[in-house]
Amino acid sequence: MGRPAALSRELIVDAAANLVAEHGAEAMTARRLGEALGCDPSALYRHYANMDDLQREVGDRFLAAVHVAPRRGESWVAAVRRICVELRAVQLHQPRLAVLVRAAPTRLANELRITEALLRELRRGGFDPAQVAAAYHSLIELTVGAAAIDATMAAEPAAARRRAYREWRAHYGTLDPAEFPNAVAVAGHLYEGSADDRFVFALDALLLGIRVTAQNGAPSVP
Amino acid sequence: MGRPAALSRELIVDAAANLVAEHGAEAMTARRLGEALGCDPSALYRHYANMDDLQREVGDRFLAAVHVAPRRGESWVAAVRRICVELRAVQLHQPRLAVLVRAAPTRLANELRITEALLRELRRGGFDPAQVAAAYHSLIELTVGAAAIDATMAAEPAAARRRAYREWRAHYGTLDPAEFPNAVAVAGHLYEGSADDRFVFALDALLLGIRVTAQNGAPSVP
DNA sequence: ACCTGAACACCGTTCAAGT
DNA sequence: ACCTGAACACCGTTCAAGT
Repeated sequence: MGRPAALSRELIVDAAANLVAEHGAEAMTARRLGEALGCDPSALYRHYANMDDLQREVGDRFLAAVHVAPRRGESWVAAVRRICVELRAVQLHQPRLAVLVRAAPTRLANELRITEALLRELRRGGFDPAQVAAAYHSLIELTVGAAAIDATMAAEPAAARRRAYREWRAHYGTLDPAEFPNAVAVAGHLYEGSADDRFVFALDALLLGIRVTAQNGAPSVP
Repeated sequence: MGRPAALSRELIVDAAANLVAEHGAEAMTARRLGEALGCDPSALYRHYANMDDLQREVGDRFLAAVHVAPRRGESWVAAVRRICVELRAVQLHQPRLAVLVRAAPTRLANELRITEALLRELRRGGFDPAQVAAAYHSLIELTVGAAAIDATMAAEPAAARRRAYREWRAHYGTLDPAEFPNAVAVAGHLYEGSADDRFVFALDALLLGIRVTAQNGAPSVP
């Protein structure tokens, strides 16, 4: 009691998650973590092979915020949609950690929980196993991928974001109409609304496409 | 002649692109670039505000490999599909640079060229301007986002990739069926085929969903 | 005007030495 | 068995000083 407890993976991941929550993911360095834990930075390597290893565990801990329990009366489409939107929200909050969750499935507790829930809802949709897997991969690619793109801007205050979108729109509008007639023509609609709106549009279109594909087979591209 | 030319943005971006092509994007550091150019690393800051600035230009240079010219008899859907597949291929080749292209539109030469071409094809598809913009954003989110997810594995040799996919599949299959019944049920189909196959499935589903949405309006989620 | 050199404030990781 | 301390091999960036 009062004496520093022996180091453990749990103590380390706790301290790391705190550091990330308070100072952002870029604060999660071996040196700062050693300071927070009152130990030498090199002591961490006795519990984790490297910082990436630790970052994966911290990343999975943040995924605990995604709720996957089925809701009464909720269609499978609505459930998939809701889970993807929540997953996106978590990734936008912790952009640097998200990088690691992306490279390969970590197969840690929360990631497995989310995977299982998405597969559960897709199976409820009546797809056969191969279709379920294909749909699952599509949804993850769009959801996690779009979060990767949007994370930088999401870290800015809302006013700065709107200003940036307005600037970009304006810029496309001032391009040479001889070289960029189509960009000039639709400039006023680029980066319209919020990044969340644009994601939900894409998600709904993808879900619709998945449903139609499952019913009619893959469309032939003329 | 023979004497070192004065430094310029062009000389720097040339040397940087060479460094990336030969030693990967992680080799593009101020110190290594200074060595390649025969100047002090700090001299770069007279031509670029910071390394991110330079990386954006190098990134755009790699996008030159994406062909956007319209092909005779090619439908707009086929053209969009082809451009997205080519864009993905470039991003998979230079994963580290892709990070920067993602944060915000660079609006550099090649990015503008690709944007213009995608908007051109979508307009050819008969969408109204707001639909064109929404479809464009969806396609970019999926294409660039999925490339972000897949880039790490794409850097591995094909045999290692297939081994990893097999391992992951096997792992999902050995989960506790009481806790993960759906993961166990579809395990054999997860990470089936190549990442490119999975991307094309998602891309086709998204394109289909976009077409149906434009015809029928957004689907209501029950 | 343009570049150099030194310095600042950091990184991840290894490994012999200590307790 | 577990941790420390020092070291290695790096980063991006700034700024006074040189030519």
